[in-house]
Amino acid sequence: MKFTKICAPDFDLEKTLDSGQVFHWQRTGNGFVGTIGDLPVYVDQDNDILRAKVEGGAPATPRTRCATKIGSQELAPPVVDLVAHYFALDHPLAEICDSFPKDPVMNAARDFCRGLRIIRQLKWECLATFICSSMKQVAHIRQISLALRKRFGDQRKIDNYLVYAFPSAQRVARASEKQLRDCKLGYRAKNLCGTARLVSCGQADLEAWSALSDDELRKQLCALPGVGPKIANCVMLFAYERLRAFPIDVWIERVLRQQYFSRRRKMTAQRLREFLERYFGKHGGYAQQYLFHHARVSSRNSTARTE
DNA sequence: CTCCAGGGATGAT
DNA sequence: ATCATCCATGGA
Repeated sequence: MKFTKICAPDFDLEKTLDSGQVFHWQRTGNGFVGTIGDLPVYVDQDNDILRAKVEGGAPATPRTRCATKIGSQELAPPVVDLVAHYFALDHPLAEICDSFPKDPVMNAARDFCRGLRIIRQLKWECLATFICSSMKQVAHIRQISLALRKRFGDQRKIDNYLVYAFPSAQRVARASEKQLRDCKLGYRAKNLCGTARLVSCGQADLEAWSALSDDELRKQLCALPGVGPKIANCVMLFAYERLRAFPIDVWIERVLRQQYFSRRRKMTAQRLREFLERYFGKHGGYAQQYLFHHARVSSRNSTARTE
């Protein structure tokens, strides 16, 4: 199979896939292998050109199998549309970055993260993965994601690599708590199973929630077991394209308190949220992701490590 | 060995 | 409304 070439200016594939927003892409020499929905994908980058291969995703595929969930059409979309949509190549990145506040901390993060995009993840996959993320390092979230995929997901092949689709809510709901704990979920197993049941029975209609306002969507997400404000904001940002949503984790809180409030003794969570909303504005989620990635990689480099 | 990680649920002030 | 504690697991 030959590559599909996609023009992708102002995009950094490696930064995007290694910034802690998505956890299942695996490096292979020059590029990455993973899945978009149920489809196995290889992708690499040469300057402004993205080269992609999608097994079973060619437009000429007869209409029997591998219909993707993107847009819920029966026919698989052309590779270029699938990949460009997933990586959000249509986001006006220059405009987004220009909307960030102009302070030294944000300037450094914006410069460091050039080309990093907030991708469009599938809703259930994103929600389930972030339920597994609480009090876990990125490396371990990757392990959990892979374990769940290998244990319950459909196996696919791309070149000579094996990749695994993320299991459906129905499949996870059928799993026992012990099976989930075997995937190293710990106390998160019960939350994942509980949410999977609500999604699979239709009581939580993730697709229909796209029509809700930010506040209503956050409220619905927070009603799910294992989902609080932080994970709800992650899902809103990474799967519902709510670019204003600003997840506050230990990294971001550290950055904010040290860089923006080093003077102030008392900064309640309530006042912090008000500040974020006003200061970072309508693309606050992008700003947050840039601050997060910059802080994390800086820390990684300062603790001199050899791979 | 200890410390900590893209937190949330619960119960006590 | 804010705060303390517990929840499993593995990388550093």
